[in-house]
Amino acid sequence: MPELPEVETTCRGLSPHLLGRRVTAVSVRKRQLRWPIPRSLDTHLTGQEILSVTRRAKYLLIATHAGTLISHLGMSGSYRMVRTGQPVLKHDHVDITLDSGWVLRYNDPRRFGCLLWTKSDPLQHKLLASLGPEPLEADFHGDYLYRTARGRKASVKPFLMDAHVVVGVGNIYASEALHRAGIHPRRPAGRISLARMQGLVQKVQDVLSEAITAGGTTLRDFVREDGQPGYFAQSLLVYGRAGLPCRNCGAPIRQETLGQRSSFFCPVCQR
DNA sequence: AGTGCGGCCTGTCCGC
DNA sequence: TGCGGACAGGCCGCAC
Repeated sequence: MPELPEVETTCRGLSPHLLGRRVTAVSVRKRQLRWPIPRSLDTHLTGQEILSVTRRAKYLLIATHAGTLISHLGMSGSYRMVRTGQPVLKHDHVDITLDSGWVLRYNDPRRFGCLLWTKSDPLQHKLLASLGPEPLEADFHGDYLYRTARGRKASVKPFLMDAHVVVGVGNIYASEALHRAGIHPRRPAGRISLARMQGLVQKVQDVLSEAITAGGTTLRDFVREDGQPGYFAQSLLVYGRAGLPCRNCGAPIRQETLGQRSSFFCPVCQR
Protein backbone atom coordinates (compact mmCIF):
# COMPACT_ATOMS: atom_id res chain seq x y z
CA MET A 1 0.00 0.00 0.00
CA PRO A 2 1.65 3.12 -1.16
CA GLU A 3 2.81 5.40 1.60
CA LEU A 4 4.85 8.54 1.12
CA PRO A 5 8.12 6.75 0.29
CA GLU A 6 6.38 4.82 -2.48
CA VAL A 7 4.87 7.96 -3.94
CA GLU A 8 8.23 9.71 -3.76
CA THR A 9 9.86 6.73 -5.44
CA THR A 10 7.18 6.76 -8.12
CA CYS A 11 7.63 10.49 -8.64
CA ARG A 12 11.39 10.20 -9.05
CA GLY A 13 11.09 7.16 -11.27
CA LEU A 14 8.49 8.63 -13.59
CA SER A 15 9.99 12.08 -13.91
CA PRO A 16 12.74 11.33 -16.46
CA HIS A 17 10.21 9.48 -18.66
CA LEU A 18 7.68 12.30 -18.60
CA LEU A 19 9.51 15.63 -18.50
CA GLY A 20 9.34 17.51 -21.78
CA ARG A 21 7.20 14.81 -23.40
CA ARG A 22 3.92 15.55 -25.12
CA VAL A 23 0.77 13.57 -24.41
CA THR A 24 -0.63 12.16 -27.65
CA ALA A 25 -3.60 10.27 -26.20
CA VAL A 26 -5.45 9.57 -22.98
CA SER A 27 -7.38 6.32 -22.78
CA VAL A 28 -9.63 5.58 -19.83
CA ARG A 29 -10.92 2.01 -19.51
CA LYS A 30 -12.47 2.39 -16.09
CA ARG A 31 -13.56 5.83 -15.02
CA GLN A 32 -14.94 4.86 -11.62
CA LEU A 33 -12.13 5.21 -9.09
CA ARG A 34 -12.48 6.90 -5.68
CA TRP A 35 -14.08 9.68 -7.68
CA PRO A 36 -14.95 9.36 -11.36
CA ILE A 37 -12.10 10.46 -13.61
CA PRO A 38 -13.41 13.73 -15.12
CA ARG A 39 -13.80 13.95 -18.90
CA SER A 40 -11.88 17.19 -18.67
CA LEU A 41 -8.75 15.15 -17.96
CA ASP A 42 -8.91 13.37 -21.33
CA THR A 43 -9.72 16.49 -23.29
CA HIS A 44 -7.32 18.93 -21.65
CA LEU A 45 -4.32 16.68 -21.04
CA THR A 46 -4.21 15.39 -24.61
CA GLY A 47 -1.73 17.40 -26.69
CA GLN A 48 -0.06 18.98 -23.68
CA GLU A 49 3.65 19.03 -22.88
CA ILE A 50 4.58 17.78 -19.40
CA LEU A 51 6.39 20.53 -17.53
CA SER A 52 6.95 18.99 -14.12
CA VAL A 53 6.34 15.89 -12.02
CA THR A 54 6.15 16.65 -8.32
CA ARG A 55 4.65 15.32 -5.11
CA ARG A 56 2.63 16.96 -2.35
CA ALA A 57 1.73 14.63 0.51
CA LYS A 58 0.81 11.39 -1.24
CA TYR A 59 -0.52 13.21 -4.27
CA LEU A 60 1.40 13.05 -7.53
CA LEU A 61 1.20 16.28 -9.56
CA ILE A 62 1.85 16.22 -13.30
CA ALA A 63 1.81 19.78 -14.60
CA THR A 64 1.21 21.18 -18.08
CA HIS A 65 0.48 24.65 -19.45
CA ALA A 66 -3.24 23.81 -19.59
CA GLY A 67 -3.55 22.45 -16.07
CA THR A 68 -2.36 19.76 -13.68
CA LEU A 69 -3.16 16.09 -13.24
CA ILE A 70 -3.63 15.38 -9.53
CA SER A 71 -3.34 11.68 -8.74
CA HIS A 72 -3.46 9.64 -5.57
CA LEU A 73 -2.53 5.95 -5.50
CA GLY A 74 -4.99 5.09 -2.75
CA MET A 75 -4.42 1.62 -1.39
CA SER A 76 -3.28 -0.32 -4.36
CA GLY A 77 -2.61 2.07 -7.21
CA SER A 78 0.60 2.08 -9.20
CA TYR A 79 2.03 3.70 -12.29
CA ARG A 80 4.39 2.00 -14.64
CA MET A 81 5.97 2.85 -17.95
CA VAL A 82 5.19 0.40 -20.75
CA ARG A 83 5.79 0.36 -24.50
CA THR A 84 2.95 1.20 -26.87
CA GLY A 85 1.00 -1.94 -27.65
CA GLN A 86 1.95 -3.72 -24.43
CA PRO A 87 -0.91 -6.09 -23.47
CA VAL A 88 -3.38 -4.60 -21.01
CA LEU A 89 -3.47 -6.40 -17.69
CA LYS A 90 -6.33 -6.71 -15.23
CA HIS A 91 -6.99 -3.40 -13.45
CA ASP A 92 -4.99 -1.33 -15.96
CA HIS A 93 -7.52 1.53 -15.89
CA VAL A 94 -5.77 4.43 -17.64
CA ASP A 95 -3.19 4.88 -20.41
CA ILE A 96 -1.47 8.20 -21.01
CA THR A 97 0.41 7.83 -24.27
CA LEU A 98 3.49 9.98 -24.92
CA ASP A 99 5.21 11.10 -28.09
CA SER A 100 8.21 8.99 -27.04
CA GLY A 101 6.47 5.70 -27.77
CA TRP A 102 6.04 5.02 -24.08
CA VAL A 103 2.79 4.82 -22.17
CA LEU A 104 2.21 5.88 -18.58
CA ARG A 105 -0.20 3.18 -17.37
CA TYR A 106 -2.26 3.33 -14.17
CA ASN A 107 -3.23 0.10 -12.46
CA ASP A 108 -5.41 -0.05 -9.34
CA PRO A 109 -7.13 -3.27 -8.21
CA ARG A 110 -9.00 -1.74 -5.30
CA ARG A 111 -9.74 1.54 -7.05
CA PHE A 112 -9.23 3.75 -3.99
CA GLY A 113 -6.94 5.99 -6.01
CA CYS A 114 -7.89 8.98 -8.13
CA LEU A 115 -6.97 10.98 -11.21
CA LEU A 116 -8.30 14.52 -11.20
CA TRP A 117 -7.72 17.59 -13.33
CA THR A 118 -7.37 21.18 -12.27
CA LYS A 119 -6.80 24.25 -14.40
CA SER A 120 -5.56 26.36 -11.50
CA ASP A 121 -2.85 26.06 -8.86
CA PRO A 122 -3.05 22.43 -7.66
CA LEU A 123 -1.87 23.46 -4.19
CA GLN A 124 -5.07 25.48 -3.87
CA HIS A 125 -7.19 22.49 -4.84
CA LYS A 126 -9.69 21.48 -2.20
CA LEU A 127 -7.84 18.24 -1.50
CA LEU A 128 -4.47 19.91 -1.04
CA ALA A 129 -5.21 23.35 0.38
CA SER A 130 -5.43 22.48 4.07
CA LEU A 131 -2.72 19.85 4.35
CA GLY A 132 -0.06 19.97 7.06
CA PRO A 133 3.68 20.28 6.47
CA GLU A 134 5.76 17.73 4.62
CA PRO A 135 7.41 15.40 7.15
CA LEU A 136 10.87 15.77 5.64
CA GLU A 137 10.87 19.54 5.37
CA ALA A 138 12.06 22.18 7.80
CA ASP A 139 8.62 23.33 8.99
CA PHE A 140 7.97 19.92 10.54
CA HIS A 141 9.82 20.04 13.84
CA GLY A 142 9.35 19.20 17.52
CA ASP A 143 8.06 22.64 18.47
CA TYR A 144 5.42 22.52 15.75
CA LEU A 145 4.21 19.04 16.68
CA TYR A 146 4.18 19.90 20.38
CA ARG A 147 2.23 23.12 19.84
CA THR A 148 -0.24 21.45 17.50
CA ALA A 149 -0.89 18.72 20.04
CA ARG A 150 -1.84 21.14 22.85
CA GLY A 151 -5.33 20.33 24.07
CA ARG A 152 -5.67 17.27 21.88
CA LYS A 153 -7.14 14.29 23.64
CA ALA A 154 -6.87 11.93 20.72
CA SER A 155 -4.25 9.18 20.80
CA VAL A 156 -0.92 10.12 19.32
CA LYS A 157 -1.09 7.54 16.54
CA PRO A 158 -4.24 8.83 14.80
CA PHE A 159 -2.97 12.35 15.54
CA LEU A 160 0.26 11.58 13.70
CA MET A 161 -1.68 10.09 10.83
CA ASP A 162 -3.89 13.18 10.46
CA ALA A 163 -2.90 14.87 7.21
CA HIS A 164 -3.85 18.24 8.66
CA VAL A 165 -1.11 17.76 11.27
CA VAL A 166 1.59 16.31 9.03
CA VAL A 167 1.21 14.59 5.69
CA GLY A 168 2.52 11.27 4.50
CA VAL A 169 2.65 9.33 7.76
CA GLY A 170 0.46 6.32 7.10
CA ASN A 171 -0.38 3.35 9.25
CA ILE A 172 2.88 1.47 8.73
CA TYR A 173 5.28 4.30 9.38
CA ALA A 174 3.26 5.68 12.28
CA SER A 175 3.63 2.33 14.04
CA GLU A 176 7.33 2.18 13.21
CA ALA A 177 8.14 5.74 14.26
CA LEU A 178 6.26 5.42 17.56
CA HIS A 179 8.12 2.23 18.34
CA ARG A 180 11.47 3.83 17.62
CA ALA A 181 10.51 6.84 19.74
CA GLY A 182 9.34 4.64 22.62
CA ILE A 183 5.89 6.22 22.70
CA HIS A 184 2.74 4.16 23.27
CA PRO A 185 0.31 4.62 20.36
CA ARG A 186 -2.61 5.22 22.74
CA ARG A 187 -0.93 8.05 24.65
CA PRO A 188 -2.98 11.23 24.26
CA ALA A 189 -1.18 13.56 21.86
CA GLY A 190 -1.58 16.47 24.24
CA ARG A 191 0.20 14.60 27.02
CA ILE A 192 3.60 14.24 25.40
CA SER A 193 6.53 16.44 26.39
CA LEU A 194 8.36 18.71 23.98
CA ALA A 195 11.48 16.58 24.26
CA ARG A 196 9.62 13.41 23.34
CA MET A 197 7.90 15.19 20.45
CA GLN A 198 11.30 16.24 19.16
CA GLY A 199 12.38 12.62 19.36
CA LEU A 200 9.24 11.51 17.56
CA VAL A 201 9.81 13.97 14.71
CA GLN A 202 13.34 12.64 14.33
CA LYS A 203 12.11 9.04 14.19
CA VAL A 204 9.38 9.88 11.66
CA GLN A 205 12.04 11.47 9.48
CA ASP A 206 14.44 8.57 9.96
CA VAL A 207 11.95 5.88 9.04
CA LEU A 208 10.65 7.76 5.99
CA SER A 209 14.14 8.63 4.77
CA GLU A 210 15.29 5.06 5.11
CA ALA A 211 12.26 3.81 3.24
CA ILE A 212 12.80 6.27 0.40
CA THR A 213 16.42 5.17 0.17
CA ALA A 214 15.30 1.56 0.05
CA GLY A 215 12.87 2.37 -2.73
CA GLY A 216 9.64 2.09 -0.83
CA THR A 217 8.03 -0.62 1.20
CA THR A 218 6.29 -3.46 -0.51
CA LEU A 219 3.77 -5.37 1.54
CA ARG A 220 1.53 -6.86 -1.06
CA ASP A 221 0.94 -5.25 -4.37
CA PHE A 222 3.00 -2.12 -4.81
CA VAL A 223 5.15 -2.21 -7.90
CA ARG A 224 7.63 0.48 -8.77
CA GLU A 225 7.37 2.31 -12.07
CA ASP A 226 9.97 0.00 -13.57
CA GLY A 227 8.16 -3.10 -12.32
CA GLN A 228 10.66 -3.94 -9.58
CA PRO A 229 9.26 -4.30 -6.07
CA GLY A 230 10.65 -2.23 -3.19
CA TYR A 231 12.29 -4.01 -0.32
CA PHE A 232 11.90 -1.96 2.87
CA ALA A 233 9.37 -4.37 4.39
CA GLN A 234 12.09 -6.62 5.74
CA SER A 235 13.32 -3.90 8.10
CA LEU A 236 9.97 -3.17 9.77
CA LEU A 237 10.34 -3.53 13.53
CA VAL A 238 6.72 -3.85 14.64
CA TYR A 239 4.29 -3.59 11.74
CA GLY A 240 2.72 -6.97 10.95
CA ARG A 241 4.69 -8.65 13.76
CA ALA A 242 1.89 -9.37 16.24
CA GLY A 243 2.98 -12.01 18.77
CA LEU A 244 6.59 -11.99 17.57
CA PRO A 245 9.31 -10.83 19.97
CA CYS A 246 10.16 -7.15 20.09
CA ARG A 247 13.54 -6.80 18.44
CA ASN A 248 14.54 -4.47 21.25
CA CYS A 249 13.40 -6.24 24.43
CA GLY A 250 11.92 -9.56 23.36
CA ALA A 251 8.41 -8.94 24.68
CA PRO A 252 5.63 -10.08 22.32
CA ILE A 253 4.45 -7.34 19.96
CA ARG A 254 0.82 -6.41 20.55
CA GLN A 255 -1.75 -5.69 17.89
CA GLU A 256 -4.73 -3.52 18.78
CA THR A 257 -7.27 -1.56 16.80
CA LEU A 258 -6.92 2.18 17.30
CA GLY A 259 -9.02 4.62 15.35
CA GLN A 260 -10.17 1.76 13.14
CA ARG A 261 -6.60 0.94 12.20
CA SER A 262 -4.57 -1.99 13.39
CA SER A 263 -1.68 -0.79 15.46
CA PHE A 264 1.42 -2.73 16.39
CA PHE A 265 3.52 -1.85 19.41
CA CYS A 266 5.72 -3.19 22.18
CA PRO A 267 3.93 -2.84 25.54
CA VAL A 268 7.29 -2.75 27.35
CA CYS A 269 9.36 -0.35 25.21
CA GLN A 270 6.52 2.03 24.40
CA ARG A 271 5.01 4.14 27.18
C1' DA B 1 -12.92 22.65 16.16
C1' DG B 2 -11.92 18.14 17.26
C1' DT B 3 -13.22 13.46 17.08
C1' DG B 4 -15.13 9.19 15.42
C1' DC B 5 -17.03 6.46 12.00
C1' DG B 6 -19.13 4.83 7.35
C1' DG B 7 -18.05 3.77 2.88
C1' DC B 8 -15.56 2.92 -1.27
C1' DC B 9 -13.29 -1.98 -3.50
C1' DT B 10 -10.80 -6.31 -4.38
C1' DG B 11 -7.29 -9.75 -3.21
C1' DT B 12 -5.83 -12.66 0.34
C1' DC B 13 -6.25 -15.63 3.96
C1' DC B 14 -8.62 -18.56 7.16
C1' DG B 15 -11.88 -22.03 8.53
C1' DC B 16 -15.09 -25.38 7.30
C1' DT C 1 -10.55 -28.73 -3.22
C1' DG C 2 -13.98 -25.24 -3.13
C1' DC C 3 -16.45 -21.75 -0.99
C1' DG C 4 -17.95 -18.02 1.99
C1' DG C 5 -16.76 -14.54 4.94
C1' DA C 6 -13.63 -11.59 7.56
C1' DC C 7 -10.14 -8.46 6.96
C1' DA C 8 -7.03 -4.82 5.32
C1' DG C 9 -6.28 -0.15 4.12
C1' DG C 10 -6.16 5.91 2.68
C1' DC C 11 -8.89 9.31 3.34
C1' DC C 12 -13.04 12.05 2.29
C1' DG C 13 -17.31 13.50 4.09
C1' DC C 14 -20.55 13.41 7.41
C1' DA C 15 -22.50 13.49 12.21
C1' DC C 16 -21.99 14.68 16.80
